[in-house]
Amino acid sequence: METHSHFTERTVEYTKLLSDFKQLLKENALKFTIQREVILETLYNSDEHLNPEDLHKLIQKEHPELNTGIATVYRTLSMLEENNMVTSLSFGAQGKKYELGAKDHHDHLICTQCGAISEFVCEEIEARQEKIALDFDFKISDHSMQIYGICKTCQTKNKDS
Amino acid sequence: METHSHFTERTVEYTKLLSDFKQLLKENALKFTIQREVILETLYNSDEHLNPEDLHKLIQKEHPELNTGIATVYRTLSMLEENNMVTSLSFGAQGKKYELGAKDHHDHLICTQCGAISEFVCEEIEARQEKIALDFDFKISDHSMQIYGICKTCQTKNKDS
DNA sequence: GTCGCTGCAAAGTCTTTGCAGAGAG
DNA sequence: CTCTCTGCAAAGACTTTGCAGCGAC
Repeated sequence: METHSHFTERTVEYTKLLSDFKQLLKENALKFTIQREVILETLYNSDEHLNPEDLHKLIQKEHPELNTGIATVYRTLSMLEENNMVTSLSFGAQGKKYELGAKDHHDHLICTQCGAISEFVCEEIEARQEKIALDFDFKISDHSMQIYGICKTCQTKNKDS
Repeated sequence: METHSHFTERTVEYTKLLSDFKQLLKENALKFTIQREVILETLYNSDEHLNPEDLHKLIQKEHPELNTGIATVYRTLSMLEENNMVTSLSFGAQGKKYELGAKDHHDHLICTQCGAISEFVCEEIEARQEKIALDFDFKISDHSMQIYGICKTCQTKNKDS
């Protein structure tokens, strides 16, 4: 018999995230529901950048008993994005993808052939951005940077064919 | 009486762009049509980053006699993007916007309050990106960077109110 | 003349919304 | 209990596609 909650293992990091989430809900008079928790958890456990449809499929697969609707996924993602808990990326024809904002800041290398996304951090670029904003008297709240091109794997694949 | 073609003034830069475009069409056995020319010209003359709908409206306004269909705008933008003559950018909820790739590379400062977009160029950041791509064995085709925040004008406005 | 291009409207996608019942606080 | 949240299905927004006639070459 299941003696734990539906989640058996939680890292300290996830526990922190969850408590931030609950705090956020409380502040906005929103309710804590299993669907919302599962969406947060699934985003947390995924290394991928997920679009709403993939996220929904994943949730259906992992928690079929909840029969979570895609509308709830969209609604929750919007709510999380508004509250800066997730960030959306959109590029090319591939539509919008989401990632948890709680992770350290990083930028993205996006393969235009296979859609793979790699992450990188560059302090130098971050610093430069601060300086540019200063020059423009611009008060930064956020930024994103994407480098598009062909990833190593696809380059190899292209050579072979 | 109109003695010129439908366009009365052309910069050397535009003439070059147009001839590149014709070259591209020829190479791909595509036809040079007034609609395609007008789309290219409108993109060239616009300082804004246009989405397909805005671009279509602008064309309807400037060249109503052509009665250009939105489908043609979409088809031409896709064709231009495939051939790297235009680049599409997605800014948050604002959807996909297009700009001519022929212009010098630049990045964007976006005011989340008033929507204003400023452009900047930073050689240092460009150089860093090259280096990062090298580290990842990634073949860059393009990149985009956006800094989000509050512009000078809006900061002042906020203080006043 | 041929064959690609265009406008139109219909069909697809993706996302949002209205509603009635379920469920958190 | 109240009032939000949810799933469903319908509606909306945005983009693509099939087609018949038009037009570049």
